[in-house]
Amino acid sequence: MVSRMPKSKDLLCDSCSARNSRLCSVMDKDGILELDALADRISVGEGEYLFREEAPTAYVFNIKSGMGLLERLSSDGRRQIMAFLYPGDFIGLMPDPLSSVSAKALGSMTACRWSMKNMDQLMDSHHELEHRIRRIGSRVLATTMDQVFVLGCKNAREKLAFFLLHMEKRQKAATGEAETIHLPMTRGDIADYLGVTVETVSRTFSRIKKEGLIALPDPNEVVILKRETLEDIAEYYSLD
Amino acid sequence: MVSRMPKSKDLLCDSCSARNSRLCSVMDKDGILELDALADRISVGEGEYLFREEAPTAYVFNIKSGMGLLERLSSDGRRQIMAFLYPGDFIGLMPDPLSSVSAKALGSMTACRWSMKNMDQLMDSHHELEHRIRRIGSRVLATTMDQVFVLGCKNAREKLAFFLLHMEKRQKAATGEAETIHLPMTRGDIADYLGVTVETVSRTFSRIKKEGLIALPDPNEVVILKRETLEDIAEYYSLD
DNA sequence: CGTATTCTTGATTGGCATCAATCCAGGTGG
DNA sequence: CCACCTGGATTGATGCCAATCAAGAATACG
Repeated sequence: MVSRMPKSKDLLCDSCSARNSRLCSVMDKDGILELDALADRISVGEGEYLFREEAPTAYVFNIKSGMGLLERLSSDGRRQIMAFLYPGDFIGLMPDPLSSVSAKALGSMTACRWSMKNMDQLMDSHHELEHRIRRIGSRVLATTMDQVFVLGCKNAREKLAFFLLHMEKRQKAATGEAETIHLPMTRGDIADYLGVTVETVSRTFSRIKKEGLIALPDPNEVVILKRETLEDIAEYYSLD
Repeated sequence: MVSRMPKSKDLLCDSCSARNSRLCSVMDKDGILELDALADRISVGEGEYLFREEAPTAYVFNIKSGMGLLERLSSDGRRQIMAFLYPGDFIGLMPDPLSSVSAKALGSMTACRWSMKNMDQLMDSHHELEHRIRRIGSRVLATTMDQVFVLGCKNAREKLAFFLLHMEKRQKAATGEAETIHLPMTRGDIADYLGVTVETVSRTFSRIKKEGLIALPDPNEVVILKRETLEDIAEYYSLD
């Protein structure tokens, strides 16, 4: 399930594609040396978990490659997906001793892992690290409030429009690609993210495709054709 | 609208009922002296705003007394309430230059206000302050994720059950009172918090009252009669 | 090539929204 | 003091969007 990759004398960080992630980019040469030394490199396969709901919150993670999701399950099987994870995302800092979500890989995924203890010490000696983590938290909160707004106020069509624009922005920020939106998750995942059913997601994709707002070369790839309209529907204003 | 109260040589903090709030309790004598000196005391009346959506995020606030709410409006008049505010709540730290929510008073409300600039400097010289603010943010995020879960997964009855238990816990933490839950907001506010309509809130109150789960001496006061059942419905587990 | 899984589409149902009327408390002015 | 007004809360009647139930189409996989 979880495997550690061997460490070498060289800094693994130097060749890491997440070296410029929100977390790591703040650290200078010396800082990155310490971060690098304390990090475990974790690798999980499709459907496997980085950590699980109810498990002790002993670690924090920075996603190196691949994608994943954060989910919460209810006792009767309902599921809410809190976020989809992109390379560079920093996760795991929670206020309670037990995790309220699981982190699951959508395909093969790698991450750096630090114990809370080590991370606390690092933050003590590198205040710019705590500052950065605070700002990451701020950003995550803002995104989560967007999600609250979408779940509380919007209908299925508006939800999906918002979802597509949101994912496009995230993908662009993480990988630079903006042409077609790649959706490695299932319709069921999208449904559980937006608080609707699989059927509604599928129907709504069909509908906005028929309306000419998107092209759907295959179920997991979306090209936005009428951005303006989509933005109006979603009430989505990217602040570039 | 917004008025400043006169400053005296004495520390206003000493007599402040929020002196033990998450933000202030971390500061020692020296620290509280600086916090005190830099704070503007703000007072707003019922229905007035501490700050508004789209306005520059120039300040942070700590609620001293009274209650309020954080709301986001959509262009066509829909509204989502993000949180209800209790004394001791710290708000305003946002990642974007413009606020994504408004903070509105439910009755007369007072707060301490600091400019972001001052707060940034304070955090620089008092690292325990930034640490504390990071932890507050963590806690707020966890609460917001609970809200996502509720909005995405739960029906009207479950939502209201969750709401009541949540408010009871918040009230107890802020004021100590646990007997009856005081709800200074309208049914419409509750509706916009839970993503349902006024009528549904009203009907659901009536329903769970008829079921004997709560007593409703008047519309703004709730006494929980069958906590177990309510917790089961809400899938709410307080982690005392 | 068969089996499983996901996606899609259709038919029906149901929970909540919508529309509307009434109730009730508090405030105002004659 | 009382008639009137107002805003919030409640309750009833009806309609609609999305959930549910069901089945077929497409795709992946052993």
